[in-house]
Amino acid sequence: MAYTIKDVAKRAGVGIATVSRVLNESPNVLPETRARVLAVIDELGYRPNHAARQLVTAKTNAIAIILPFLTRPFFIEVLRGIEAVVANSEYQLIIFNVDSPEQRTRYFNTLPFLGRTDGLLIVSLPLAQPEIKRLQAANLPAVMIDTQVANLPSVVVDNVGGAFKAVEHLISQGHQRIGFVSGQLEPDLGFTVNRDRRRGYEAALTAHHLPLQPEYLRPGFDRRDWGHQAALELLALPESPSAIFAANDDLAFGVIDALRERGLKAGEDIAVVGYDDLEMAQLVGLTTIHQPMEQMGRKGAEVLLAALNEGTRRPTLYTLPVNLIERASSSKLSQA
Amino acid sequence: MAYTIKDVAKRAGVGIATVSRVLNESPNVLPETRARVLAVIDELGYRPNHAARQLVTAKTNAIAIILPFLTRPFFIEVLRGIEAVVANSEYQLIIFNVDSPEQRTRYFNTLPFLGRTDGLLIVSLPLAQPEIKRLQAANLPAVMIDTQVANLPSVVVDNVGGAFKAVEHLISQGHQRIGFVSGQLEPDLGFTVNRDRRRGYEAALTAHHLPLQPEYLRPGFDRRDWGHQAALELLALPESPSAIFAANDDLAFGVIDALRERGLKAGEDIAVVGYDDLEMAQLVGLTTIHQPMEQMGRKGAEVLLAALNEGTRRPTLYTLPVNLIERASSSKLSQA
DNA sequence: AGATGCTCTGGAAGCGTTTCCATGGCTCAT
DNA sequence: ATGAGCCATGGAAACGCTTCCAGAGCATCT
Repeated sequence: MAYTIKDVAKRAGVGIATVSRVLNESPNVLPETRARVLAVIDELGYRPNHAARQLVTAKTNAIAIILPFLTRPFFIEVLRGIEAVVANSEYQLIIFNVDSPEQRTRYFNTLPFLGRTDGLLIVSLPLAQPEIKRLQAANLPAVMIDTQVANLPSVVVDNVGGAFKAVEHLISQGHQRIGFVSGQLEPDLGFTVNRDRRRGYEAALTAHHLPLQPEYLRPGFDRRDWGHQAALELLALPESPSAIFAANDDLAFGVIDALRERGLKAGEDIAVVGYDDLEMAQLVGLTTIHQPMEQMGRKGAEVLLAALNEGTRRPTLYTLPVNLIERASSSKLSQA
Repeated sequence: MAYTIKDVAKRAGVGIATVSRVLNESPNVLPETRARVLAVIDELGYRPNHAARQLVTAKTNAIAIILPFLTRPFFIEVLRGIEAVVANSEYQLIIFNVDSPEQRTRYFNTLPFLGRTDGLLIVSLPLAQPEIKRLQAANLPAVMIDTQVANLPSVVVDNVGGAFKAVEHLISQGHQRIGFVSGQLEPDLGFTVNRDRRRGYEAALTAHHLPLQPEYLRPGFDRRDWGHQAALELLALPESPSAIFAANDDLAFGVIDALRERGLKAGEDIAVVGYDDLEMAQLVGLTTIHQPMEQMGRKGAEVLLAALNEGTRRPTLYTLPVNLIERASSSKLSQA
């Protein structure tokens, strides 16, 4: 059996309350008493029992991260950012994976983390209002990462600004006719990426006094083959665009495929810019928008820790900037 | 304040011991009593307090996973496998990241997870004997994944067998002169992959009565540029190999680069087989050995859970099979 | 000198469970 | 009928800690 606070107290010739005070860095302990107690603690290799501490303080010293585990590197990067921050705190990190929508519903109905964590970090999962209510009723601070939810602090990425940068880059390369390929603008799950990125696209055109051409807009599906299809449609237009901005890299890959089919090369005949900066983007030489994934994790964790320590729990929205990675697919055209 | 077992007892008109018995599915409770208690639990939305339970049972119901967080998808896949198994148990998963060797040392010296977990899952980190001793002294069951450690159950992948498969595949394609490019055979950290894979390479040659040519062996470094360099050396031999087996995909990419430089194409002029099945391997069309990463996680978690539940703690070695993914880089040669 | 207030300390209560032990009612064999 | 044995149940102890409360020692002020 491991040593308890009583063993330490007896051996140090003090009361258990004093040992506890030393452990909790209470100021009212005589320096020599403190030293003696610390010496005994060290000598015995005593470690306070966690459960007992939790029981009386009603603090778990743990925070949970709930995320969908898609194959995407995105989540690992976010997770890494979170871990880096949490590792330097007194908290430990409990991980919950939510893969299916049913699982998600079950999780937020039963709240299995209740009483096991002091706070929640929810990644990429949009929450419905009743679910938020339940969290707040349980008095469980939560921070959203990569989704925005009213009433809760959220860390998101500037999708509008990113798209703006992408399109502005194309304009600076001399392009005037720029197509936009994206997924659904109003998808079931309430994700707003496609809409936001289109907003950025439009803002950039407007800022540079270029017309918005409805026939250049190709909302469809979040799948590579739609990128392919949409690109073919754009190419078939009487006045086809000289550049294409795809709302994500996967769509962009579809676009590049389609170009190749038509004997065109991205970056030489038509400029292409994507969004996400997947690993493959570098291989293919795709100009794209890189998201600060790790930083999102860090920021989210920091906000949660602040809320836990200082009790600050204002539902602030943190929007992180993104940056353009310039590669071959958007090099300057000879005949822009 | 949340309800306690006393509230439930009072409201159900029973003693707290009976409520506890219902909670813990003790057989000695009258069905109608049980039903009454359950009804009250449901009505109040009562949840047992974790800390109190832990305190008296001395069980944390948590297991920790300790892993280096390299950028490799490998760890995510392993993590996913672990999570899948643990999610279906009563345990929760605590995650500890160990990036640097110093961090590693610190972790295994201070054992910060002590008293916070019932068991440990250690991924890819070779442990020194004193560290193992300390774990066992703390009576903390541990399972190693992707490293083998004496005295502890270990889940590893069959590196010898995988290399055997890779080389046998090349032989079946008609190759007789097969080069082997690898990293250090005796690296500082004690990893044995390179040595094991070379063993498989030799075994396959011997099994098919092919000679072991010392000049075909190119141990060096675990870096892509070494693959490049080694391939050039092999090509410069008077009787250069018609196929190259690289001990990992990254080395194989270096090999392919070198071939291209010499105007040769992998799969047409020289066959190349890698090991790992990185995402890029598919893109490049590299024949390679795929490791069951998620399954390693699953198996490791299962072994640990079994040890926790049944007390079985024999230091068994579990070796998972690997399989060959055939792609263009090893298609049959016209003039083998 | 006595009252006052501060600092340091120890005892004990209490956190919410599980589990040991005792009790009372029953059944069953004698 | 009566004692033995079993089953369902409740009370109380115990888990190891934090913290309230009270007390002892001492300096300071009136």
